[in-house]
Amino acid sequence: MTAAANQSGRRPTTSRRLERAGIRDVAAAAGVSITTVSDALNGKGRLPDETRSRVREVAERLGYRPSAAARTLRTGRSGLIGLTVTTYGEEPFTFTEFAYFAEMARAATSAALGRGYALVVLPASSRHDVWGNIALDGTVVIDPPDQDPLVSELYRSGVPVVSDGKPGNCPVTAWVDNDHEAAVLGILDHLSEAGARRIGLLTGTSTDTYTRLSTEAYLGWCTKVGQEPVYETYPAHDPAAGAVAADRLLARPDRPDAVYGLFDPNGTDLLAAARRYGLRVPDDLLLVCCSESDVYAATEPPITTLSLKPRKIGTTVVNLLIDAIEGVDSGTGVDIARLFPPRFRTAGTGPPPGTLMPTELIVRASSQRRSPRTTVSPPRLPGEV
Amino acid sequence: MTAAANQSGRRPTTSRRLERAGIRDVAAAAGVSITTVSDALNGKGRLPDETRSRVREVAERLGYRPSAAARTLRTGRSGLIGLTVTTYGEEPFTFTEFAYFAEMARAATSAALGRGYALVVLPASSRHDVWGNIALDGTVVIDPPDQDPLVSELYRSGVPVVSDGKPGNCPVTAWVDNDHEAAVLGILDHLSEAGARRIGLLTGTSTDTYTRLSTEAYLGWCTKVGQEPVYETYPAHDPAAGAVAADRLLARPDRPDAVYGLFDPNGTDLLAAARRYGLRVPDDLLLVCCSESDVYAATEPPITTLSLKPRKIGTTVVNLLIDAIEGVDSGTGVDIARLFPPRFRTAGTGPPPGTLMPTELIVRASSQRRSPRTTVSPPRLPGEV
DNA sequence: CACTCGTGGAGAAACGTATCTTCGAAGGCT
DNA sequence: AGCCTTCGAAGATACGTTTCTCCACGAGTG
Repeated sequence: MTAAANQSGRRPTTSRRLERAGIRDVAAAAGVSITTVSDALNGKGRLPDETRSRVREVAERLGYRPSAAARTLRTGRSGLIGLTVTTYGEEPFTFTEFAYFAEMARAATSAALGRGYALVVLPASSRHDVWGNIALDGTVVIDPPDQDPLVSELYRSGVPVVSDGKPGNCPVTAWVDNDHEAAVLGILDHLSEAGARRIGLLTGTSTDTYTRLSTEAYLGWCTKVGQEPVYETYPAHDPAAGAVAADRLLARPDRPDAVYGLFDPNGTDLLAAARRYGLRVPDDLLLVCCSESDVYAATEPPITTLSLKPRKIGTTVVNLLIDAIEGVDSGTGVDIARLFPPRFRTAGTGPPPGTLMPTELIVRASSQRRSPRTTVSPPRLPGEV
Repeated sequence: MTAAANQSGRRPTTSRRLERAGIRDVAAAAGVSITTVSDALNGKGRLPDETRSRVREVAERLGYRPSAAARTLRTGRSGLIGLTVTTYGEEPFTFTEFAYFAEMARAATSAALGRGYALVVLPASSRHDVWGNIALDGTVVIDPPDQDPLVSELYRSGVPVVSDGKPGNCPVTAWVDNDHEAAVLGILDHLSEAGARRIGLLTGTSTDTYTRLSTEAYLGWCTKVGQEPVYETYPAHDPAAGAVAADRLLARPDRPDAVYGLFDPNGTDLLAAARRYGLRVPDDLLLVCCSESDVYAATEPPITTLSLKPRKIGTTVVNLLIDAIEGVDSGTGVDIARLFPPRFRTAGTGPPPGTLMPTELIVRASSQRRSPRTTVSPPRLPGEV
């Protein structure tokens, strides 16, 4: 046993396994105190550059790697951010099946890494109580339902939460969402301008914000314009049900001459259904669907899609979350006000600050009549607006 | 200040913030020791059920949540698994762009969660030194290059590593891969049986295992069968380059009458190129590509694809990793032998245990001549096997 | 009666870091 | 000559668990 080994203090037990060098070992080897090592390596304290570099060199030589666990315990920061999906909850772990989530998650991961954080994907409900076992600095929740117990729990734990999707009644720190109402109205106007007389909607049965807001916007537009609503609903997580619903919609006696589908696969489903009924797109049926997939650029005909810009959303959500994490220690939530420029916030301190991101309508052949036919074929059905 | 507050010991400072209840508080409130609380909550030690339930109840009442950081520090287990991509390294963070990775990552996440672990996605190289800041119990590395410094570093740190893709010369604990050679040979045979006389290959310029093994298998088959190799290479991460390469391949004077494309988008690229040259598929050109996308079921004509079964791979990789984490404490790597059934292991203790997963060829119209022409056109080339 | 033995539980030592406080010494100033 | 300031660095504590060791005690046993 050398003098150096004795000098390192503790370690009464026989040297275990392959001892990973700790900060103590570095201190002993460099002939300085633990404090000095910590300060030298973290760029804190006041030390002459000479000491700093010497300590760094010794640490390097010993292959010293600070213990993330110890640092987390001490500082209360883990550098970890949770990403949660709540929607379509029954499913074991759908998630990246939807292009929107995949894109959003990728952007979020990237943004987090760019700021020194790592992202860990967690299901809203996990049997194995994974949640409590992981030290999270904050969490991104996708489309939390009203009174989400998970969000409440996180709030109680003092973990900042930013949601993708305007929260119904959850104590989130901030939220980001698309302006779904504006998006739907924009599409309906677009279809009207293209000559649609009766616009149908393919929507979902679930109660998430996206489905609800979009459907409400559609219904509101209908009453405003005086059109009888024509829509079919189906459980959005079931692809087979989507095809059936598309079929139902086009089989109705009051068949629409334009359809907007709220979910990704609706485009191909509607196209197939139209074919089955001998309807030409866009001549007999105008089509738009919400999708992030670029396969719709290559369908016959190409289909107009609405992009929710998941990458922008993912990036923004993560940045807001990290701002909250780094800006305010924990608890009070007061300082957050200073973090967000006014344009990001709704008024007062009541509702959490939220920001609406624009969507993008990618216009393709399916929602445009070939020739400006509006002059050739005037409306035939009576009672239309 | 109540007696209970005094009894809790420490806490000399004025009660800070909103004190999260610690194990000490629970012990004080239940009138037992810290040890008893820990044992009761974790189902260890020998305690009468009455004490156990009482402690649990008190903990529940106080809203006690054990600190993940402290637990990690003490036990050396974080419940976190890293998932890394090294391939196509320059790209900022490609990753889920490829269907294979997306599927694999999803399956891996799911498998990890099923066993109580969470998955965190990390880039092989990150500026912000995210790696050292996170306590990882193990890491899945996708297709590590020879002498991967990251893997070496992890090995030195004692972190188990399981790789997707047979490692060239890396100290991994175990690995999983497809039998790429068998897959390629199977496809070449399949195309031969369908009547192909000269089979071309569309491959990549990068040196990852998949590209290398597949190309070697093709070249080996060529010399064995006596066919002159006909192939084009391009940087796999560049979609535009793929289309150009497909075009080059079909523009050659020794144009192949069948092509296998190693990468996902090759199918559509080759189809488009064939159209440009007036080649009918499958009549003039047989087509197969490696892809996890089901869009190839709907192309005109549908294209035969090879699936690498990323979900099976992801699941297997994670399970092997967790077996390694839980089976052996760290370092020695001896006990691992007991963990893996013999069929999973290569002989001896030299090379790390690896397992080859089968691929699946999904045969569609693009690789089958319409009529059973095999009887009509018998093999004409001499020297075939 | 002295003894083992099992039961129920307490004490205290880590785990490895960050940081608050203190302290000596070496100037610079009046 | 005495005092204040700054520099450089050490000491000690806290973060919140888990777990190893040990103790007290009552009951069975020879």
